Parts: sequence; structure tokens; C-alpha cells
Amino acid sequence: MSSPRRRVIPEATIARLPIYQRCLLELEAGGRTKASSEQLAELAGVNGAKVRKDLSYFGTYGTRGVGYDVPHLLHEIRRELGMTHDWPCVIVGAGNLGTALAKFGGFTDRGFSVVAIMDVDESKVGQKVGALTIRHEDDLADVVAELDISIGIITTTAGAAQDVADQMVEVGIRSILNFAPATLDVPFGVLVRDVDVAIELQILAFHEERRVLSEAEIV
Amino acid sequence: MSSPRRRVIPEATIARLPIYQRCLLELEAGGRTKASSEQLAELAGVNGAKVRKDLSYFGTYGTRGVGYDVPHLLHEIRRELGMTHDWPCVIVGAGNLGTALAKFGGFTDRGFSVVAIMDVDESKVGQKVGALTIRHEDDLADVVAELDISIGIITTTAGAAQDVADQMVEVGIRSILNFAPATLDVPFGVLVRDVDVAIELQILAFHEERRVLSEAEIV
DNA sequence: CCGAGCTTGTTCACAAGTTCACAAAGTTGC
DNA sequence: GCAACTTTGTGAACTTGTGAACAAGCTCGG
Ligand SMILES: NC(=O)c1ccc[n+]([C@@H]2O[C@H](COP(=O)([O-])OP(=O)(O)OC[C@H]3O[C@@H](n4cnc5c(N)ncnc54)[C@H](O)[C@@H]3O)[C@@H](O)[C@H]2O)c1
Ligand SMILES: NC(=O)c1ccc[n+]([C@@H]2O[C@H](COP(=O)([O-])OP(=O)(O)OC[C@H]3O[C@@H](n4cnc5c(N)ncnc54)[C@H](O)[C@@H]3O)[C@@H](O)[C@H]2O)c1
Repeated sequence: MSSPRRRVIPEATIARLPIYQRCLLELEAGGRTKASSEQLAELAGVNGAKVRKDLSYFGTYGTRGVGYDVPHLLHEIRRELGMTHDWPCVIVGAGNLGTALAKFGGFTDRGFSVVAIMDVDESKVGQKVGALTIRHEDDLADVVAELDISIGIITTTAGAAQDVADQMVEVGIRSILNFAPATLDVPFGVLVRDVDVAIELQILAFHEERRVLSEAEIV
Repeated sequence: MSSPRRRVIPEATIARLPIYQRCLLELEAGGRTKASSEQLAELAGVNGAKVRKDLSYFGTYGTRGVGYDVPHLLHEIRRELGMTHDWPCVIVGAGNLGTALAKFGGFTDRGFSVVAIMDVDESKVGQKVGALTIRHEDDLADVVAELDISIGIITTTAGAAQDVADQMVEVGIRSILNFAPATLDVPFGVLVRDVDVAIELQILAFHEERRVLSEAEIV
């Protein structure tokens, strides 16, 4: 089989694909069947050249003089992102945030479903969170095997996060979304993405602080 | 006054400062008073050169042959990040996520406090979320002025996010943390940071998908 | 069929960020 | 006081990402 040039896709491009997907969904909902790179760029908040370059990594899906075919491009992006099938996820840490995420239905449209939620707290095990029943953390291996889970979501306290990550890796999970404010140490081949709201706020505060300083300087 | 060289700080460096802060807090809690760039790097999950370069943008806080003085460095980072005073924040959108964030106490230690939560839904206005009472979105200008708010957090549905952002800008907010899956259009000078959990999951899925493909190829 | 008008795909130069490597500057033991 | 050792701070090479520019390619009207 002739190898279909599998180029290396820049991380920055990968991070933008879901945004393009979202914009294309909006266009599709609005009945649009064609869109130019500039229109897409406008919606995505980037510039046209970037859109064209990003999309060109995956093939030539546009038509010169016309633009991109919305449903077709959407299909291709979905395929690239692995959105053609469903991704079962497990949440570990059935606290404030874990239960909020579990109850949130918004990920289902994008191909993710929370199929299990676990905790160490015996008093929580057995309780219901939406349609799910909280199971004991010790059952992780069973749960992951039973439900064919490949993505783990950590919403425990920071202190427990590394332990939970170790257990996840142990049972074969190689993609982890971590909400705990902790730097996780995982073996090569395991991918961790951190979502840290406090850091985002601190970045805003840094700029806000500098803004105040610069303004004081001008005066 | 001799201008204390205010260099341009790379964005990537700014994003790491909160991580260093967190690591230093851990070291301090453990009673450590000195730490080398390598030790800090280990905790932060980066390499030593990066730590040294990042810190050097702010001044020379280390001692050659010894390392950095933990309390001193912590103080300097706090100052740079504007953590020496409190940042009052307003949450707009008192749904699942908005209330979870409002109730979460974990930001207070880092200098952020949610001082108001608002919604358009009349049935929610007046209800309590922890110690706060949900106020009507129309009062945003008053609330921001009264409580001297500089950071706005958007947790409405995606459709309402742009409207809310416009209102925030209108009343003088220039730092916005957006949880809605929408690209916000704001004037120059206003800083928006997006937290999009679905995108993070999609990035994990992309790599997971590729991993499966590569493995199939090897066989 | 042809030319005018668009829009893509790609190249290239530049900007941003990372890592290396090492002199400078400190400490410690003798 | 000096030699051996440690660790910082930084210039320089390298990698990654961005944006401008433009040739190639498509459509459409006549
Ligand atoms: N709640 C928020 O709005 C919010 C926002 C941003 C970040 N976070 C972070 O998310 C994490 C969870 O926050 P939360 O408010 O849900 O906290 P929480 O205390 O309500 O929940 C933590 C849960 O984790 C469980 N847990 C602890 N150790 C465990 C282990 N080893 N295995 C399995 N479960 C374990 C606890 O029993 C508890 O149910 C924290 O790290 C927090 O910093 C929360
Ligand atoms: N819940 C989660 O776990 C989660 C996770 C990731 C992202 N999100 C995103 O966060 C946002 C909120 O999610 P949610 O689950 O809390 O939704 P939700 O429907 O529970 O809450 C949305 C709230 O916003 C209010 N609202 C709508 N328009 C408004 C306006 N113009 N002004 C003020 N308030 C307005 C609604 O009345 C409602 O109370 C969504 O965009 C969602 O995609 C949620």
C-alpha cells in the first residue's frame, strides 16, 4: 500500500482543530455549505493563512476560487480528531468538580461520554451521580477493562493526584486530563493535559497588575 | 528614580510562574529554605535551564553555588504575579459550573475571591450560592463598581458568551476567563483566556487515535 | 474557449521559545 | 588562602510557530 504521507502535525495545529470543528458546526447549523479560509479564520479568531496552513497538513480539502466545503471539511476534521467513534472516560474524584463534570452533558455531542466515576471515600461509593453510581477507586482496573476506557480524568485533591495517575497508568490508561493543581510524573508514552483554573486567573492577574503599573508610569 | 529595567516577559514564562509558585509553596511547607534550579525543575516538570532563564527575567534572586532562597523567591514571584493583594472576581452564569466554581474555596489561597455571581434567569436571582446571593445580570455595572471587580468569569451557555463579554467590557472589565466554548471578540487591550475542557479531551483523543494507527502500522 | 476575479496551498523570512554549554561567582574543606 | 566543587546567569544555536506574499488552480460570464 502506498503510504499516504503521514506528516508530523504541529501541536499548535492540533489544538486549533477542535476550534475549527466548532466553527464549522456553527456554519453548518446556519445552512452554509461553503466557507473560505478568511471566513473560518474570522470565526475562529485567527488569520486566514494559519487556517490554510493548518488544514493543508491533512490534505487538500479546499477548492481554489471557492473555499472549503463545510460538511466535507467537517467530516475530515472529525476523522483526524478521532471523533468518528465514541471515547469512554472515567472520572476519579467524585467531589464538587468531578460530579459537575459527570453530570454535564455537553461532551457527548463531541464524542466523549463519562461512563464511570470513582472515589476512595466509602461514604460516597454507591451514591448516584446522574445515571452513574460511584464505584470504589480500587475497582479501577475492572472498570477500565469492562468499559474499554482509554481516557482518565483526575478531579481528586492535589495530594492524591499522583497516586491516581500511577494507578491509571498501571491499568493501561495513556491519556489523562488532570484538574488537580499538581505536576504529574508519568512514563514516556502517557499524555497528560492539565486544566488549572487558578493558573489562568494568575496569568490574567499578572497582566492586570502590569497594566496598572504601566498606566501609573505614563502619568 | 533609575528605571528598574522592565524587560518584556515571554508569555510562556508567565504561564510557568504560577507553577513555580506552587512548587515553592510545597518546598516551604516541607521546611526547605533553599532549592536549586534543578530541584525546582524536577518538581515543576521542566528542565533546569528553563527555570533559571525564566527567573532571570525578574532579577538575580539566586546565589551561585547554593541555589535560590525559597521564601525570598516565593515573595518575588508573588509580587510579580500581583499576588500581594486580593483580586475580586465576578462569575456570570449561575449554572452547573458557575455555582461549582463559586463554592470552590481553593482560589482564595491564591489571592482570588469570587465576590459576586449573576444570571439572567429570574428564577435563580435571589437564590444563595454559598455565602453569595445570585444577582441579576443587568446589575453588572453596579456590582463591578461597588466591589471594585477587575476579573470576569463567563460560565453561561456558548450562545450568551459574546453578549456577556460585551457587557463586561462595557463596564470596564479587561480580564476575562471564559469557560463557554465560543471564540470571543473583544477590543484591543482586553485579555481573554479560554478554558475549554472539550478541546483538551479532543487533543487527547487525537493522540490516542494516532497511537492506535501507528501501532497498527508496526504490525 | 478565454480572461477576470477569487481562493487555495506553499514558500520564505521572521518571531518566539527551548536547550546547550560555559564563564562567573559563590561555598566548603583543608 | 586556595583548590575542588557547585550552581547561577546568559549568549548562542536550534526548534517551533506565525504571517506576508504569491503562483497555481478553480469558477463564471460572455
Ligand atoms: N471545584 C472547583 O470548582 C474546582 C475548580 C478548579 C480546580 N479544582 C480542582 O479540582 C480538584 C477537585 O476539586 P473539588 O472541589 O471537586 O474537591 P473535593 O474535595 O470536593 O473532591 C475531591 C474528591 O476526591 C476524592 N479523593 C481524594 N483522594 C482520592 C483518591 N486517592 N482516589 C479517589 N478519589 C479521591 C475525595 O474523596 C473527594 O470526593 C481539586 O484538586 C481542585 O483544586 C476544583
Ligand atoms: N458543567 C460543566 O462541567 C462544564 C464543563 C466544561 C465547560 N462547560 C461550559 O460552561 C458553560 C456553563 O455550563 P453549565 O453546565 O454551568 O451550564 P448551565 O446551563 O447549567 O448554566 C448556564 C447558566 O448561564 C445562564 N445564562 C444564560 N445566558 C445568560 C446571560 N446572557 N447572562 C447571564 N447568565 C446567563 C443560564 O441562566 C444558566 O444559569 C457552558 O458553556 C458549558 O459548555 C461546563
